[in-house]
Amino acid sequence: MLQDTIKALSDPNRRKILELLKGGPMSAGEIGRHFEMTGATLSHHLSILKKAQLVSDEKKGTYIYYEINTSVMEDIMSWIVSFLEDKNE
Amino acid sequence: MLQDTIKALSDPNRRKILELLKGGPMSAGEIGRHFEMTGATLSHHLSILKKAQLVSDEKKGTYIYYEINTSVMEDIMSWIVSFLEDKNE
DNA sequence: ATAATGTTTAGAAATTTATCTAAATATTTC
DNA sequence: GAAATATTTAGATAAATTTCTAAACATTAT
Repeated sequence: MLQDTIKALSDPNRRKILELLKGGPMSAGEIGRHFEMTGATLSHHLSILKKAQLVSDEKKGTYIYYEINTSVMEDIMSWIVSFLEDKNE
Repeated sequence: MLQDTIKALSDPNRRKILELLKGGPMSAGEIGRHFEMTGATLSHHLSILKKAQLVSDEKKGTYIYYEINTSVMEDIMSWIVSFLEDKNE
């Protein structure tokens, strides 16, 4: 849902997570090293990103790797484009 | 600032306001007729949209007309495009 | 100048969100 | 299977946001 996506993107820490993941998949722990917050808080942010389908996760042994999923961003793009196009139609 | 823009867009009522304004400028009162919320609450939302430069306002006599300003949305576009492009570079 | 209408501001209450600590779960290694 | 490591869940607190009522401000018309 668009609401979930935009809500997920509205937090600076979550956007920073996505920026990190642009470089490729990372485990929760690796991501955590770039932040001050506790693992529990990070996990919470990751779950929001996951619910918004902005990231996917894959378990590999002890680690869980997170990967960015840009396809959902295209929905926001479309929504924004509709403003740039439709205005005053 | 990107943060202001995304934050402003993260509320469904504010997005609905922008959808309304796509059709052309409207006064605060006209906008309010499309919502349940009080005028005070609407005014609050409008001020957030204004701070984010997503709308501009123009006083005409007793009324204040609000107009959508799509140029800021292009900043979000660029931000999103940077994900679609840079990934795994 | 007073009344009527449109909008905003101030301050408080209600809701949501971010964050923490502590405990729980899962996997690997010894 | 116990210890060590990685991550999540539960429950609590703190901070931010949405919303309201009441009052204030501004403009027009009487």
